Amino acid sequence: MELDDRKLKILKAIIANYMETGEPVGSRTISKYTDLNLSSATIRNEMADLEELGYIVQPYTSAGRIPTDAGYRLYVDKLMSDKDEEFAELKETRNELLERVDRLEEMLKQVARVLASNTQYATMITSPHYQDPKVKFVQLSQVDDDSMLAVIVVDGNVIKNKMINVHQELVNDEVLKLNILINTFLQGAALHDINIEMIETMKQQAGKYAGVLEGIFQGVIEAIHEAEELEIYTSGGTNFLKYPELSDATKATKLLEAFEDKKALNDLADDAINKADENNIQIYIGDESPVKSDDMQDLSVVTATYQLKEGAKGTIGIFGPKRMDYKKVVSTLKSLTEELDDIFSKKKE
Amino acid sequence: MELDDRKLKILKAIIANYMETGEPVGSRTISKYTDLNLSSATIRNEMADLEELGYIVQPYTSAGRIPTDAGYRLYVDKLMSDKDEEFAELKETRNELLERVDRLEEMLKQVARVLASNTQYATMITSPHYQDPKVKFVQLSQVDDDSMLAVIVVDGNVIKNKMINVHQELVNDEVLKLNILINTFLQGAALHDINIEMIETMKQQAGKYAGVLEGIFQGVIEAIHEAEELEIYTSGGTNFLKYPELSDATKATKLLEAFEDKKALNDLADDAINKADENNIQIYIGDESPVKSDDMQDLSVVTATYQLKEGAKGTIGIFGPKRMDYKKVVSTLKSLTEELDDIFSKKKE
DNA sequence: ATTAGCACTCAAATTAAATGAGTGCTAACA
DNA sequence: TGTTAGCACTCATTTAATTTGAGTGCTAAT
Repeated sequence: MELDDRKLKILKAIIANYMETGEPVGSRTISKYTDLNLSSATIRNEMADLEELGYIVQPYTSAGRIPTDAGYRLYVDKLMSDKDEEFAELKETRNELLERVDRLEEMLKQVARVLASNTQYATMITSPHYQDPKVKFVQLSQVDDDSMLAVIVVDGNVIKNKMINVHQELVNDEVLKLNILINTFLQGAALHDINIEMIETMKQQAGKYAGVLEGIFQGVIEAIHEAEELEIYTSGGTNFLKYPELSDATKATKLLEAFEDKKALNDLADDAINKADENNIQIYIGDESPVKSDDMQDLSVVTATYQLKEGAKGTIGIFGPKRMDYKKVVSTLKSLTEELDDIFSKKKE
Repeated sequence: MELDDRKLKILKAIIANYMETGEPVGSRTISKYTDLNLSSATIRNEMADLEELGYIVQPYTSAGRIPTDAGYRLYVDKLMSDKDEEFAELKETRNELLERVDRLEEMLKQVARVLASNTQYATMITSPHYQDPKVKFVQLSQVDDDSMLAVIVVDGNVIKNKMINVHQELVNDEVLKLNILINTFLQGAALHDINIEMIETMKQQAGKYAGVLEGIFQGVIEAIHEAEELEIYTSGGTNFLKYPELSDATKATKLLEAFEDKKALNDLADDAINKADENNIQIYIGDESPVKSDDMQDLSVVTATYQLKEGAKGTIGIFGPKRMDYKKVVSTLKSLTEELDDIFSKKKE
């Protein structure tokens, strides 16, 4: 059997309608919904074909049809003309975004929030992460009598502050010397460069201040890990409850808990970065998700990858019911990542 | 009518039972539940009295009884002998807590998480906040050709990193001078000390580097605000869904959304700090909450105030159904705040 | 190839009946 | 006088029966 143009049109209409209502859609509805004036009977015949082809199913005998995962997939791959407007909305997003973006963390949280409230789906965003980041420099200073502050700056301007308790007071001159020592060794160092040998050499040269170095190493290692690891921010989990097919108590609880499971989200983000297409967009429908849990069964996830100038990448994800408005989500994500790329490159100039 | 000892015992039994089951409790149940061997008929008589006194109600004619807010209040104030064990659990908590507490933020998040998973209620914790914090010192350093890093340390060791774009490169010596200038003026300054006059004087003395100062002022002001404002971390919102009386779709959505409303939580934290009793514990039952929203109607909130050595205070809150296990919650909170006070004072030594 | 018509199906909504936990009251008892 | 057994009554909840209506597949006519 052929999947001709008319069948495609009908399938598209079914999916579109189901997205709106969340209810199985019947032949009568479609016969009115489309522009190809056909009677419900004809539609019924076509629907029977589409069902045979595996794009739609009846949840029970003599109910309307709902799309299968394959149906959604076809929709996403072929039917979703992304040549649509939706750009007014984007401008809005942009302004909301730029309002007060001083810290990366705040900004990412805000992105997640804005995105969730715009789309009415659950959203996540990861911080950008770097491969094998290097120490840019370390700055040691005396805070008060018994504590020093080590500021460690790592690739991508990840900054780690580390308070260190010292039991002897250092005079200015000594702090200066220590600073020079530290930077001589550590500037440009990656994690694998920091070995016992290096540590020993430094300790020797630091003499009686060797103790201070301990704290610094600790801080450096933590800073590098932080730059490598990715923070994950989520927002709008409650939106799950807005979709009847997800909102019965047990299902909702599981979804919300899964959505708080940073580990799983992390896996998803990793997978998304690897698989993303040339548009940096990746769509998982139900089972397709790399997170193999029953909870994901009922969800679709659309991810986008954004990029800092220096090559560090992060992931944005939108979690919704399978009948989510893919077109809108994809276009929103596309413009958002463009925004972000823009902002990040501006920041550096 | 008198609220004699027997009535109290019965009331206590009713509340305890209702806490377990969440179902209205009848006379028969109580006649078995208590040690004062009475028949259900007698209990019924007593219950009628308790109802007249306003401590319990029937949700509908000829159902069992459930406690009123007044009933819970009495329970909390009088009946809740806190001379109970529950200390094994605490030790556990402690260990989980200490596992990896490098950054305050991480630690607070962890506290919220552990607490939520231990109690099965929703939890929040605020960062400690300071009154009128002062700048401890500022450290300026060159990161690369066109950016500088200002590290601003404020009372309570709140550290703010501020990247500043500079369009002229500074040599080491100049950075040093600038550092001295900045610290001369800003060390020990509170927000109200930073006025136009001061800024102007500094700018004059900085000469062609006046531009750099802009960024520093901005950073200083932000840092002070951050030290003053309180971050709020929440966890376990999904626990609401575990209690049937809270878990119908609309109610749950509202609760979860309210629980994400940082503004409201902030108000609550403020109120809690002011009202807390000598034990630093404060209990809000339903309407008593300072957050006047319908959603709070069905909740009770127990808060505890913890304290950093230097006088900065933070709030921990536990949100649950009115039938929450007050005894357990209060004792958990008490030991937790002790833990925290302990940890914080250790940190400083 | 399309469509009107009709008998048929079945989830969901509605109504009805059965169940049972719990009550208040009365009268008997220690 | 306080306590209790017994009984009629209430009403949310459960279960069963029914009605409703959207939607289907098939057939025969256009």
